[in-house]
Amino acid sequence: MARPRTFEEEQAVEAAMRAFWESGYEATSTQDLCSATGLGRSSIYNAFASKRELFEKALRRYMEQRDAEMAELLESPLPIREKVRALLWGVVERAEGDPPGCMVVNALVELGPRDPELSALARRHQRERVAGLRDAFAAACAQGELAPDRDPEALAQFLMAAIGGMQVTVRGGGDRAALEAIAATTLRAF
Amino acid sequence: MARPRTFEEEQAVEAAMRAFWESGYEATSTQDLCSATGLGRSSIYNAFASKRELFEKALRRYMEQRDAEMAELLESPLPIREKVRALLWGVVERAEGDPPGCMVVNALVELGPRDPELSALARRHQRERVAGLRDAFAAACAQGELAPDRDPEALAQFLMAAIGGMQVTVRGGGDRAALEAIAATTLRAF
DNA sequence: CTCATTTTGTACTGATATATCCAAAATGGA
DNA sequence: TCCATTTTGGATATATCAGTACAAAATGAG
Repeated sequence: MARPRTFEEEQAVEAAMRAFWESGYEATSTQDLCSATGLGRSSIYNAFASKRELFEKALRRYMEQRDAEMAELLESPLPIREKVRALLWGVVERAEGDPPGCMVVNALVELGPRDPELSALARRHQRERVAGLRDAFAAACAQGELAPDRDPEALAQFLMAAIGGMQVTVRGGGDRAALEAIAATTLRAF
Repeated sequence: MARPRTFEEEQAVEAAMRAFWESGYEATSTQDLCSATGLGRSSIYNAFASKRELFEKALRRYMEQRDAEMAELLESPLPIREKVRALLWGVVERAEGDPPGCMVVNALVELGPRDPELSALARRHQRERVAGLRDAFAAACAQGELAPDRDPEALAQFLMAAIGGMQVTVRGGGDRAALEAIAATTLRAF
């Protein structure tokens, strides 16, 4: 029928995701994307409409991966405090090979004031994470794992902010001791 | 002796600071800097060696302003908890006219992995802020305003992370209610 | 007034940005 | 085998990037 593709779109998006995650939107050139994916310009522009659309696909992929991780954790039978601990320690002990920081945080910071569409996408993701945490905290309150006077929504927003702050520290090359201290102090709130 | 300048360097750095604060390093073009400062390219390049050096001066100016604000607050006779509250509420009720977020957080996120010198500058500033807070918390422990078993350094790092996370939320256009919830929950740790 | 010196505006340079054009290559179906 | 169709590589288009060259303008000293 037609000439077949020599690459998997998923792999290309994964490679682009890591490039954008590492360097941000502006500082990642289309040439960088060619190098990262191993594809030629034509193949990239044939598969994706533009750099911006590829970034959006990459960001969505990143968010899906993080969502899957968090869903698995929250569905586990661990006590709520252990779930919170696991989230915080996931930032302290980041997977090696991963770029520093969080791509959603990076996108919010870089594109917040100048790309309403992409920043709305990132913001929506953050809100969904807050909602997931809120439900977990509400359940924990009901089961007596958390004091019933705690506000689950506020706790969820607080935890997301603390994790975001830790991701900024990671991005800036902060040392592990500082991250551990932040994680431990945050955990005290639960 | 020679033709005099028609502008104040301080004002130019202030204007450049706000442009970089709003849009970041990469996304602020030299043309943007001309528009923001009201100067021509020659004047800018005559007064500053390069875009990067101007950014550094702008970042230093930003940090000095924030340092002055925090020093004034920490030197005040307020109870420690009120000092913490003021810091948190300064993020919730940001000065109108200011770009969203914190320029130091923005710089750490954008330049962390790819400009070691500038990110070291920003990181050093964060550490100095942590040190100032740590001393204030240590004094508060000694005076009985905080339980003596609290670790002042950890509390300081925790507060900086929480504020950093709030700045990310602000940058992404987060709503005020969320910020208030984060601030209130963070304050509970003190 | 004249000169040395610095600032300023305009035009420009070379590099690089994103994106496209177009023809050759590669496939399955007729 | 030949054709319709899609992918691919290389060249190219167009705009913008940071930074510079240069001469006119503006000053105080002599």
